[in-house]
Amino acid sequence: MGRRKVEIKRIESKSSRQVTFCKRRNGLMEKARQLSILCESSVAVVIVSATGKLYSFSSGDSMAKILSRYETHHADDPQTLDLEEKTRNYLSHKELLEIVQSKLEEANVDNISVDSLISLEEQFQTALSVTRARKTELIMEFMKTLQDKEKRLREENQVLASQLTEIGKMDKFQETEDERAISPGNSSGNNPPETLSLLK
Amino acid sequence: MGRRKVEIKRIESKSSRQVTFCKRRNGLMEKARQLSILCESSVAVVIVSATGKLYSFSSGDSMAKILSRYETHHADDPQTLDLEEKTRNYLSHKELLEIVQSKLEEANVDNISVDSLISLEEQFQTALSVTRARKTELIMEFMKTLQDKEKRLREENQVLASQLTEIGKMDKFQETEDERAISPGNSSGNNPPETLSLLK
DNA sequence: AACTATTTATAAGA
DNA sequence: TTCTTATAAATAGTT
Repeated sequence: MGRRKVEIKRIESKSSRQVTFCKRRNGLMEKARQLSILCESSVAVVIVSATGKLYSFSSGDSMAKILSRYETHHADDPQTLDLEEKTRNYLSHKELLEIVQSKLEEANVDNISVDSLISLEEQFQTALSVTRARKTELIMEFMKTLQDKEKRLREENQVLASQLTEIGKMDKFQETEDERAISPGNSSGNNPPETLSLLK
Repeated sequence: MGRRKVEIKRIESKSSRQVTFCKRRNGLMEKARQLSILCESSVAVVIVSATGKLYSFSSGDSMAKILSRYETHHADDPQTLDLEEKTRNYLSHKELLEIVQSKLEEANVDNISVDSLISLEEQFQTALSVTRARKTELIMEFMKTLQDKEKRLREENQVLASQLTEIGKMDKFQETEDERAISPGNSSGNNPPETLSLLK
């Protein structure tokens, strides 16, 4: 809808890409507003420009409400998993995401058969299951590592504590006057150090 | 852009509101797709119909990535609030289970309509999502606890080790002949005990 | 779900 | 950027 028809593909000229971005961004948000009002629905739009600038619009309900609604429906692990971990996965799965994206675009074509959609649904279901299983596996592995570490640290602590206790007994036996100078810390005589609360 | 101009206000007729919703919803998503491609940006659209049905579209990056980007920028309290809201739902677990049970029995009746099954499916989907989110939440909480414990044990170990080192120095200074008898363990002279590998 | 008269969005030019 | 305008695209009402 302009002086001439444009193909839907990346606009090469940087300046006209910028201009078009601004115009169409406003257009999209106006359309979102109209849809929301005409059909009493809630609409959220989030746009990230090529340079990373963020634009958003919501109508009907608040942005937060709409997005939380989205995330509740699609909730896997909404926010909790390490953001870093997520990012790492995205990088290594970039190819996978591209495949999924193309599948989704395929699925948006109108005259696709129900049979292919069923097959597509099954494929996604499988992919989802595999991903979820792998996620659980990794989490359990990590927890095991943490618990092992904890065990080793406790044992190590045990050894250190008993060594200190031995020394305490010795000191008592020798009755040296300067025994208080041994440790500037909170170790007192032959009592176990107070820092060992976790060993109980 | 139709036979005549329409004011932007709620369409009264239910049926034409429904038709317009469908047409404009598709229009909006197509516009979003075009903007994304033409200007190499990322666009996310989430629409909630008056009846609560959810429609979403994303292009460029994944929906999750775009939304997480949005939430990072709006770090105020993006998801913290509705998490509490969700938690309130967890309390009535017993009731929920009873409802699920009765729903399942209901679903086994043969001549149930497709519409009710769709609704039932959505309800289960929501229940599943909420449950999964809660699971993840608890796991992450537990991991955090483990990591805190690990940190405290390390610190404790650090203190014990330094105490032993102090004693080691003392022994050397005093030059007592029975210094080897102080500790039956593997502590040797003023070197830190070998069990402290985890501290490195 | 199509059709088509109109309105609306916008590409290019100023 | 902003405005103008010719034209493409979206869609309201109709069938």
